[in-house]
Amino acid sequence: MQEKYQPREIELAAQSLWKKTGAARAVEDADKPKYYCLSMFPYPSGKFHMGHVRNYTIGDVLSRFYKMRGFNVLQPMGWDAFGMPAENAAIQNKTPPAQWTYANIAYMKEQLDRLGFALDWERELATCAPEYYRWEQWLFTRLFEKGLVYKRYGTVNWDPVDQTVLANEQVIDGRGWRSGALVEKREIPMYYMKITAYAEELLAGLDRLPGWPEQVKLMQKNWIGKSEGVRFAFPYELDGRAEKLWVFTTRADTIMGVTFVAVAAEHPLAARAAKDNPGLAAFIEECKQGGVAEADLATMEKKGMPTGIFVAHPLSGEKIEVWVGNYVLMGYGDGAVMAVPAHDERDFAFAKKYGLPIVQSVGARSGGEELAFSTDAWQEWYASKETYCVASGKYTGLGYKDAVDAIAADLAALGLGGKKVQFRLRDWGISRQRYWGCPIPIIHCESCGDVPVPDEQLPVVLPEDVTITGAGSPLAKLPGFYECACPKCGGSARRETDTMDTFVESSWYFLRYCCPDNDRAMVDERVAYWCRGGIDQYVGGIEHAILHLLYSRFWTKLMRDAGLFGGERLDEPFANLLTQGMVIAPTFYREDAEGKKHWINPSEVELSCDERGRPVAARLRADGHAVTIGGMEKMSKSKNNGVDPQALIDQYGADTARLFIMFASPPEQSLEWSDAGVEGAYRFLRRLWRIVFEHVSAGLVPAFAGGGLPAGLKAFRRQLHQTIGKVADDYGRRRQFNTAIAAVMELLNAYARLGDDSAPARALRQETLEAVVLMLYPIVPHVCEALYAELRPGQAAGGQAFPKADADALAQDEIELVLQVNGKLRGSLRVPATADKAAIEAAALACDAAQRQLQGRTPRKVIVVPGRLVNLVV
RNA sequence: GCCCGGGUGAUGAAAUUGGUAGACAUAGCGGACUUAAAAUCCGCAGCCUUAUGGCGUACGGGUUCGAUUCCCGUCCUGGGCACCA
Repeated sequence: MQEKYQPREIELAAQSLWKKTGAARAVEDADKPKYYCLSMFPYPSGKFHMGHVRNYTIGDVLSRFYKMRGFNVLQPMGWDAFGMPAENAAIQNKTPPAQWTYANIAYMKEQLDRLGFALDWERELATCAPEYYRWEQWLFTRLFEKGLVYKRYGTVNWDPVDQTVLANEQVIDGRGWRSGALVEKREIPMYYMKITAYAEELLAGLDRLPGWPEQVKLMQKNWIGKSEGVRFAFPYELDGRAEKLWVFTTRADTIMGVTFVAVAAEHPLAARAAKDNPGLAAFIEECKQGGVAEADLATMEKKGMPTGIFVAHPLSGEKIEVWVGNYVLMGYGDGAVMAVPAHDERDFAFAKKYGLPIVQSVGARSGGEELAFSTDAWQEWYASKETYCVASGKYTGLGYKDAVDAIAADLAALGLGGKKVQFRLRDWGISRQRYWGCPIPIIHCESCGDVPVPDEQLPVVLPEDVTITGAGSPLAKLPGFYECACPKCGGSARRETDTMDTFVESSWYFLRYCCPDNDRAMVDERVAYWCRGGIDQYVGGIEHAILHLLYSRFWTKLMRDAGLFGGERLDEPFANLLTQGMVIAPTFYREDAEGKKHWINPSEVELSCDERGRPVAARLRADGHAVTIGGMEKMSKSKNNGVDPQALIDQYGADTARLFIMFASPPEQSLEWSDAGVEGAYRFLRRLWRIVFEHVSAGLVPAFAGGGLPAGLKAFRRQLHQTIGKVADDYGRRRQFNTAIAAVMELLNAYARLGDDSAPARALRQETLEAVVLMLYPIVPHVCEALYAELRPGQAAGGQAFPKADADALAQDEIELVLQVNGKLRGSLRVPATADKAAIEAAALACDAAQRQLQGRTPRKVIVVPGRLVNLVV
């Protein structure tokens, strides 16, 4: 055996061994329980960062652990290959997006292999390959025919200078990131997927996902946002016609307090009113300024303008003025809201600002007390719904529920509405006016309308040799792409040039891993094998808690309802979900003359910190001049704050990188990146190597297999088996790898103190080292593969069963309890392990520490927690 | 603005169901080995105080025999907000 730990050598050797034996290949086997371990596939941005290393190491640890537990493990990997960065790179480097993407994939695949992940590369897929996206085009056409895909107008960010649609990320402080022009909202036709048709099931399904974090389920629940309320109309007359203005409210009990109605700037009523009101038209125009991101809309100043149109209160008949409000969202409900300044904070502020009427309170809380607006107590009371109506005509005196029932019934009788369940969830707009995405398989024909591309013409292949300029949609400039014949009438037609949202590709890739080679169907019976009961473990960043995970749940249901899973009932794709905390790092930037930010990687920056270690100034190493510190954020390409693991791997090896990132913190916690401590991880592996080397050099012996031991060795062996139990529990149940590593470190510290060379001690050392190497194998597989081959020549670590704790070794005669007086630590006592509560209490009262503390007093109460402590209350 | 998290020594963290706060590491200090350095090994280490003891898990309050853990409020901080992925 080599005396020195040589990570590079042993890692390459282990990797080529695994490659040769096909250790990571997954083959369907009905006789074995399966374990499908899925990690979120990366966008091939060019390089990995520490967040990826963390994500994929967690997945690899679980995959290897379950394999040792006897499961048939599938751990696949692929590439979320469509997306905006490829187009940006194309503009910058004058390289076609496809070429850039494939080059990145090739490099990143090598990086993954260098980290030693047990991935089944035979199942690799890239979403930009026609063999992949043809199937989502195929399903799209089915959904279109079923009405689950439909076309309507939607709002986008429009850059008037570049004449192009911008993503929210490309709008910075209301301006286009490239042109610097003020961004406007623009209505364009888009295709939508009817996710709202599944809102109820997506919500109810959350309760059947015990393997998901509560936090994620709660976020999805709030996102879907089911609310029960009343949808009703304000009747009015316009241009000689009777019309209705519809609104939705969860507070119909306050309907008698309505003093105005607010509509969105895009509302038809606003447009009608603006026709003969230039001031209003200008205001609506002003509302078009700025982007569509909700965070911006929700934080901007609330503004409004009257339309001059009046509607009738549906119950009182009172005249109510309609206002246009910039805070009313056209995409939610009917794009109009009733306003009750007496009871809604936002309505109150709006009414104050514009001098609108505010009626007296129409509600009071149980007990009769009416409260002033805008106090904390008032807000709490309003939210509680434990209220009854006052000054509300015939509804006065009714509680919240009775009032809503009565009002809804009266509205229904008038034909002006009734109860309605409303969801916050909106249909999913999937059209993108971009090039590097999956073409939407629709043909527009003047006589036949929108015609789905027939199966035999699929896939609609995205041309790969194009020039990207950043202005307009490249496909719309390629007649060779869009000129086509109508599949129905054969007349000349125009192919859709929008592509799909890249979330579509990532909504079903995990199913395609089961059968990536099938060129006749989207999925096949292998899905039933690998996905039965759901994918056993999904690992990925918490930032995907809502969108990706909700869309994937939705698509799985769409595929189920298209009958694609045969007899298999697959309602939910992911049985167990581990949401990894973000690895965050500081961001640095410089602004150019036009105010555009240029992000600088942390590795190029020299930091000066205050005495608390917080950064106070930063300089660019290249020129020594200051850069601006932009705060901590998740590692990303757009903020250029990713830390490339390559330097770490080159210097210390993959095992050290894996050990370090797993030891740094529990997986669900977010982690501020720092490489302080990498040295310690490397030191531990060197120490492990040396300990095994010393043992092996003294000669191998059979592992201890039971029998009598002297007290010291017996205590050590108990620690060994406690550690085995703990590590298995940390991997399998708690998914907390840092404490598993700490427990093994403690065990090795105790091992080093053994100082006993008797025959039983040597057998115990053999038993310990074999167990330690197998316990660490999932985290640091290369070094453990090498060490195990020394401890058990001819055996491969990965093929072994995970060690089992020996119950006999765990048995204890005596245990130590803590003695507390009034909840404060005052001493300890030893009692037989079998002692009952009464015996423990007697022993506690009799012990020296208790006698000293009590000084003759009798405790008022004695609390005994078996196995833990005794608390004397005096 | 709205939804969901987090805050414990100089640092990363541990405390698994309300039961010994700071395990295991990093950085630091001291010692051993060495001509020396590196490597390695051993020891010290929350704060205050004097042995006793007191204080201490962002801050303020509450529940409990007992709170890092549960409840209320405040501050700071991370993620998401539908076209970053």
